[in-house]
Amino acid sequence: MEMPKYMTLVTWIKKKIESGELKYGEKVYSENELSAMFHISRQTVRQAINILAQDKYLESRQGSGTYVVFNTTVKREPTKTIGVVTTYVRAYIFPQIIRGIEDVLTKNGYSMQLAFTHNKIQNESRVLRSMLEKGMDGMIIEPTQSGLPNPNFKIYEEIQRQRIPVIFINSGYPGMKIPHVSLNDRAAGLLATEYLIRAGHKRIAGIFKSDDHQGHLRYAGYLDALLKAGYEIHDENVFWYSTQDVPDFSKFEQIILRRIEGCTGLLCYNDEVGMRIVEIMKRNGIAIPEDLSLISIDNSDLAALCEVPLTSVAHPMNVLGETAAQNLLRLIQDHTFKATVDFEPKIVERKSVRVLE
Amino acid sequence: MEMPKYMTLVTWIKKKIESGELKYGEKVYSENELSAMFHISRQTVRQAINILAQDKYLESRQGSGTYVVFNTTVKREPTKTIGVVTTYVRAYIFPQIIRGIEDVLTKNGYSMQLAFTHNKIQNESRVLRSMLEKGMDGMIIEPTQSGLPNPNFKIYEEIQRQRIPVIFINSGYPGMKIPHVSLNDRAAGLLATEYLIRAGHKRIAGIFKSDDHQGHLRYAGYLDALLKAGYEIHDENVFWYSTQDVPDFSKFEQIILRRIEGCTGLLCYNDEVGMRIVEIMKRNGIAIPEDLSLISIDNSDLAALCEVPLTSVAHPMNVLGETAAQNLLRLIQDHTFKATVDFEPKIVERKSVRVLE
DNA sequence: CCTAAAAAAATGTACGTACAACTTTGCCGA
DNA sequence: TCGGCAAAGTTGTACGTACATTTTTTTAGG
Repeated sequence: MEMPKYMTLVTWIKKKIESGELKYGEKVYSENELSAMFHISRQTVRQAINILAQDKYLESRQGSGTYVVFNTTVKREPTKTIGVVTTYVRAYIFPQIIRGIEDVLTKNGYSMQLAFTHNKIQNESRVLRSMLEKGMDGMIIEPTQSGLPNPNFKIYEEIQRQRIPVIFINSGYPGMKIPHVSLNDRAAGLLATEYLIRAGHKRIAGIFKSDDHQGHLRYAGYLDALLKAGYEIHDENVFWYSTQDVPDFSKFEQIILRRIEGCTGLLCYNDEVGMRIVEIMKRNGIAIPEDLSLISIDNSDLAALCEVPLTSVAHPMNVLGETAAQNLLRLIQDHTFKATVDFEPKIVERKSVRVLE
Repeated sequence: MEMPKYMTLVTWIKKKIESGELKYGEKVYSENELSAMFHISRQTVRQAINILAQDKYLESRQGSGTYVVFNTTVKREPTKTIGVVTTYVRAYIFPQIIRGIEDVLTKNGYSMQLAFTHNKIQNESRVLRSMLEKGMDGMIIEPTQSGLPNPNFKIYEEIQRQRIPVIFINSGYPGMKIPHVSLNDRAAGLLATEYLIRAGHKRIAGIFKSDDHQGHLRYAGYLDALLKAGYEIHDENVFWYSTQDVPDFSKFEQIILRRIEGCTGLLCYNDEVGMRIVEIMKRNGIAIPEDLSLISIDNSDLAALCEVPLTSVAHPMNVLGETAAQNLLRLIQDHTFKATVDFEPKIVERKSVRVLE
């Protein structure tokens, strides 16, 4: 038999629900009705309903009937607009990511609504609410303070309730079941640290950002590498900073110098930090890469333009943007599409790492 | 009918599996055998097996048979020993927590194997491995660096695979399905901040720990309170530190002073930080509570002994320890027991908060 | 018009049969 | 000894019936 009878009934009902013909809470035909309609026995109908109940499409109530529990969308008018929320816009790797997104969207007849949060949750709240109000066909979001519990959880719940397709870029909130398109940050941290290890470095410090999940992952990769190489982990060689520390970064100069004491290698969370470190080291007479080998992540313009060109792990940037946009458009067509992508990292070698003899 | 026939079969098989009589991968009786054994029809047997398949106890393979897929334990000899792992032992609130645990364990004929990690993941790795080797009947663990991805994930997986009952105290790793007994840290942050708000403070700064999940939750509660009161959130008034910053805390003096500029209230992650802040403020001629109202969390000895006695949110301490131990012992008896407890916070008023007119 | 009982309707449990699809086992012949 | 094949065993699909339990609707009585 090609397809079992109960299976044809399963797909028939599923389609009715997903197309919106049967809405949330509505009663579906009774078992006897379906049995008559499809000329199959009631037992077979029950088998089909059982499967749909397992998949959370239906729910039976004895004596009453069988009801749809699948939360279908209220059909909105397509706006052909995609909301794009990032932390920053004009600097660092963001212009290229956004350009990648825009290319794909315009090519497909969508327009883009761009907003940024400066990594502040109150801005994220405002921006998301406004986009919900305007009605987007889909959203590409770089999470704000993804390393901390998100107080905008309710807004995200509302977005999911309304079944607006969303893709996170660069990161994601652990716990939320939203697909992401990112650099594999853990692998990036691992790769960068292993690069230093292969260059003969034994004591390697790290500087990471604590309020972004990316920071946690890159740190995890850093640990993975140290453990894999059989090295001890020295917490005293790790420095954590947060978004609000960035304007004060120079104030941490003494602390950072203390943290890297005795280290020949240093992994920086990103190129921006890497560049700051280069400045700090210069001021303090520590030569890079002669005295300290430095590797960073993202491979932004900064890495190339830095006084000491930085060896850095490549971020896919525009490719990431394009992929996110493409996958979002597919997700709009097909809600079941698995949109998550992790880009594997690659090292771009420049002049900030010295090979130890 | 009291209990349906298929249900008696479900419980019968479940028991056989959970007791270890039927092990992972083993074939269970065929549908016809069960039908004969229990004098019920094959359809009814199938109904029971279906339920167990849904619950991931069994898996049927057509033409072959039905197999156990529930990962059962190899029965170990009870050691009557409970492993207790905390970050610190002799200081702060830890002696009281541990005393609470010990009281309950000894009263029930268990001995305690105590170890501490200093909040370093490599110590946690060593300690957990050693305990796994020795064989514990159960474990009470305060997670190490719970605010960061845990590189000891594999060890925790192994513990769960061996079905050793575990309860986390004070926190937990988000994502792991392990029960915890904790202060409701989010509520604690909320309560403390609301206390300052009720005292008339409008601009409230916060100092939190970034590598502990507790820090994230207390911060989330702090945000909850500000949002609830309709206040703006000012990231520049939040300071994050990590475990390795503690010895250097005085180095952050200038940065912290900058962060609390313009604030009349300050929420401190714990009493230890609170006390440090009191010292710093004294050195800089800022009077507490006249110029700055300070509230902290944990209500340890430090809060009472501090130069300026600190208003603080009470941590259950020995009650928490007792509860964790009691629930662990119940969990050893009954693997399905829901052991998670969140203690609701209470304010202990002292002299560090001033009511604004 | 309201209430309470009765009837109807819906799902839940349980039995039975038959055959299909697939896997394992064991036998037989090369 | 091994491959192939048939037989036996096991789960999957499908039908039918009967009655239980629960909810909803209808009806009858006041």
